[in-house]
Amino acid sequence: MAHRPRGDMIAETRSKLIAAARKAFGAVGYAQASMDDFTAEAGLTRGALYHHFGGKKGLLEAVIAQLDREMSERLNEISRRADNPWQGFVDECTAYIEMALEPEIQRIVHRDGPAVLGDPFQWANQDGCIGALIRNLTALKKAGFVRPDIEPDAAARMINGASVQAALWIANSEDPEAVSAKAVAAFRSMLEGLRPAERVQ
Amino acid sequence: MAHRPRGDMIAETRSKLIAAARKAFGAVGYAQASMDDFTAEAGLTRGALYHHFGGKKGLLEAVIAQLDREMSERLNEISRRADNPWQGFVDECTAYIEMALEPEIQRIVHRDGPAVLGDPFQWANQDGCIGALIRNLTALKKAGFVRPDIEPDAAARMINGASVQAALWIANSEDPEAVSAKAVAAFRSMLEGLRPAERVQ
DNA sequence: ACGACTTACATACGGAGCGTATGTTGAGGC
DNA sequence: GCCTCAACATACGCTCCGTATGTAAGTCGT
Repeated sequence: MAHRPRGDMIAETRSKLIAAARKAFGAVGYAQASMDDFTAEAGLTRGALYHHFGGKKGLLEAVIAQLDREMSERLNEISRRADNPWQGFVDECTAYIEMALEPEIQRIVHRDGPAVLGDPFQWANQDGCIGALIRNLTALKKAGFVRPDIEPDAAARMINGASVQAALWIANSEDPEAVSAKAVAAFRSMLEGLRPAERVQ
Repeated sequence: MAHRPRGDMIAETRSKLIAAARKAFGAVGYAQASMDDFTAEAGLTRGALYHHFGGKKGLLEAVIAQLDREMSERLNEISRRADNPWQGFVDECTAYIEMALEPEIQRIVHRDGPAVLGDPFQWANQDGCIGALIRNLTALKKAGFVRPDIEPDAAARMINGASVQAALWIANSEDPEAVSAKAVAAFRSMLEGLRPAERVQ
């Protein structure tokens, strides 16, 4: 094995640990994931983990940050495609629900994350999903697509909570297709509550 | 110590364990609560816990069931006081948010509960808070206070998710009073999305 | 009323997982 | 070419959990 520059080796070690933890956390959950096991799977030991991330919680934060970045990119791509700002926002929220159906995201970001780290709005990267959500709502409000008495950060919280619940529901149902339709319909109805009453389209 | 009937002794043991666990779970969280510690605090050992509840998760279920019953009673009392059905519903939802500010409820019911047991709509007692929420929405829909295309169970999910997020936000803010006002306002706006468009009052 | 059976716990034991303290090896500055 | 420090690995002790086993008290049939 050729010896490459040191920075590269470190980055590789970190990413290997994050990848192994992400897999384990997503598969069996944070509490059930053994540090000895998934570090060994990455060809390392717990020593490396404690050195780079300070502990299990620190690694969880890193895993969530990675997932959050990936989600943000995907959501940006979706809203970029829309022609109408409001429609783009609705599309983005719908996609957010759909992403929360993926086991890794649901379990790590929406279930174990809040349980272990607390309120997502406190620890989530502000240029991640939640920050983008707030910025979108701010822009929509300025453009008149959202009622002027709505606070973007408050609305972002409601939307986040409702989205996660919708995803949980779909994921645990026996008929995901049918439930998904019902959930998204209800979700869109709630979003309508944010719009000005007189707006037509 | 007078020997009382066996059933009474058992009920007392169970309630002592539930009370001790509730205190510990609420104070330090489910994962950090040591079974040895809080059973000892109840004057018992882990043997009793395993006998009656099958394990730590079983005891958590029992604690949540107790909290859920208490919450349901308080909510029923509130909606009973309202004169307008829709207003009663809004009051109930607002009270639900306020209750979620209490550390025991927030931590045990809304944070550790879902993380350990999964989707609340799967395990929560159907004559508890969630069941009552669905029944209320069904009645409101039948009475025309809610748009006919809204599914009560779907709406209940959205409301539950948004409420928990609102409470999380308030609880973690530096200025709970101000944030509470913003959160409740946003929450009510979202509820408005459930109402028929032409309804005036 | 008295023995057999069962229930309601306590005790004992083994194992897994975690955090820290302590090595060890290799890279990079001077 | 040595010295230092970063990047890990190893070793140890502790806490916690689940189960297997023990025991005393209650309950029931006769």
